[in-house]
This record gives sequence, structure tokens and C-alpha cells, in this order.
Amino acid sequence: MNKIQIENKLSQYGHRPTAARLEVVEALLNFHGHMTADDLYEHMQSTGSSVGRMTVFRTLDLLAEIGVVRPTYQGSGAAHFVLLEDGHHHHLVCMRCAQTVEFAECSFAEDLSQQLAEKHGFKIEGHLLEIYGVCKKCQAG
Amino acid sequence: MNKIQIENKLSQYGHRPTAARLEVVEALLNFHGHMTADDLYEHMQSTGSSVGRMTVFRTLDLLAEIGVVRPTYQGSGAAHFVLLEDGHHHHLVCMRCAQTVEFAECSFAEDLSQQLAEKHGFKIEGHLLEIYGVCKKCQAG
DNA sequence: CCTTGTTTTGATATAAAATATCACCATGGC
DNA sequence: GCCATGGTGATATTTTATATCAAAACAAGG
Ligand SMILES: [Zn+2]
Ligand SMILES: [Zn+2]
Ligand SMILES: [Zn+2]
Ligand SMILES: [Zn+2]
Repeated sequence: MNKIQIENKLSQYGHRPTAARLEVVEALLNFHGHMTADDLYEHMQSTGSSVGRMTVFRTLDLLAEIGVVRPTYQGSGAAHFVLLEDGHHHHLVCMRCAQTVEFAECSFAEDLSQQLAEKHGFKIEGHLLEIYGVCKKCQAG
Repeated sequence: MNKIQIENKLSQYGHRPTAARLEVVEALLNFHGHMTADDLYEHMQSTGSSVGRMTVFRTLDLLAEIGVVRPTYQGSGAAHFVLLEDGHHHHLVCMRCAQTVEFAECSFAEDLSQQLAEKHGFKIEGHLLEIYGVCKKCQAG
């Protein structure tokens, strides 16, 4: 999902694709991997952006609402946002040290999605699969 | 997963199944669904427990470390803990109002688990599948 | 263009949640 | 019992998130 697509999605949902929001989107796409709102804000600061902290928080919330990102909890107290490429995201998380490894393989069946949508009246737009385990380093320690 | 099994798991991992911890476990099992640490603490208070707030936080962290619960983020600022029955948990979340619906159907393939374990050196112990969508009420509004 | 109503922004203030500290208590091995 | 280790809980502190509000940006209509 690129900047243009996200811009369109914002418009679709009646939110203006303002300069500040697009700066956040740009930073989000450049900043690879998981990040907290403050991580992203500080990264933007370091590249000379003048977008405020509140706008970063609000834009991430907005992007979560329209299904571009999703907040997850990685044990640090702050929400970590992950990009939902093509609507989904998958990662392994170490239960001890919170190290995460992303992977592309998707085992989510489309028919289960439909079945759940009907059963619960939801319009389904994406998913996150988190697998828990213990990483090599923590198995040794 | 019942109280005894969790008690054994604590011991297995070298943590004492103290009275305070078991009270938290008991409350956790009674309190159905998702909850924040403070939700659980307040619930315990209301039932006359004298276990302190810190112990509730610490016990939940401990249980997360051994795979009994998992913190998730549901947009409220506080971590929501879900019980990993038999190692896994699945729910639908509304992207607008954060309403959640749990479901039992599991589409996670065992062979993918093995494949990932080998590839990344993880010892896999469970998973969470979060499906995002818009609930009936929010579709209407 | 201007005017006007609406949305967005960002500084600041506030509230909420998580973590650190530390003295005390409980437990288990010696 | 005595010591070493681990666990507890009150409190203080830090970190995150949210509320507030005046100013700025914008869209629409005249
Ligand atoms: Zn690890
Ligand atoms: Zn997927
Ligand atoms: Zn909803
Ligand atoms: Zn499952």
C-alpha cells in the first residue's frame, strides 16, 4: 500500500489528506517495522518535520480506523503500530524479550472470513496473526 | 486451562504459585472476556481481595511470559489481557467502536507453525488471530 | 476574490497507565 | 532457628494518552 492509495482511502472516508497527515503517512512507510507513536514523532523531528506530536497520534488513530495500521501491544506500555499491507500482517513475537519477526505466509482461509462476517454481522477488512514463542536467544538463556 | 494447570505451569517455569498469584488467576478465570489490569484489580477489590495493584500487574506480566494470557491493544490506552485457552485465542474487533467478539474456529495450520519454528529458530507456543472489521451498528451509523 | 462555517492543527494542561523503589514479609534450604 | 532468595504492596516517578482551546487552513457560496 503506497502513499497515493492511503491518500485516496482517507478521502473515501471523508478525511482530508492534509499536508501534515501525508507527512505522517510518508514517515510511516519509510520507517520499516513496528513503531510507537513517539518513535514516529521523533523520527519525523529528526528529519526536520514540523508536524506536532498530537497530529502524529491523531493521524495514527485515523489510519487505524480506516484499516491502514493496527495498534498492537508488545509489552512496553506504548502501543506499537504495524502496517496492514494488503489488509493483513503476521508476526512472531518472543514471549520473553518481545523481539518480533514478520512473515508473509498467510494461513487465513477466505471462507472462514465470509462465515464469520455473516454470523456476526461484521464487514471484514483485515487481520493480524500473532504467533507467540520463545526466540533462539531466550531459549538458550 | 484451569487453575491447577496454571499453577503447575508457574511451578514449571520456576515461579512460586503464591496465594496472591493464585487469587489473580482465580479472578482471571472468573472474569470472562477481555480486561485491563485495573479492571481485574477493581474486580478483585469488589470481591474483598486484599491483593495489591502491583501484584496484579506483575502477575499478568508473568502469565504473559509463560503463555497463559496475552496483552492486546484495543484503543483505550491500556493493555487488554486475553486468556489463551489451549494456547490460542481468536476475536473479531470493530475498527470504529472497538467492540470485540470471540470465536472458536481456528484456521491456523500446524505445518505453517513447524515451518516458521524451523526458519526463525522459535519454539512456538500459541497464537492470537485478530480480525478487523466494522460491526453492524457502526456500519449503520 | 471575500465571507463564513467547518475541519485541522499544535501548544499546553490534564489524566491515565505503567514502572521503579524500597522496606517488609514469606518461603525454603541449611 | 538463620540466612538467602523471592514476593508483596505502598508510594513516588515516569511514560503514554487524552482533553482543551485559540489559531490556522480549507471548502463552499456569494
Ligand atoms: Zn526472546
Ligand atoms: Zn494474512
Ligand atoms: Zn462498531
Ligand atoms: Zn487458533
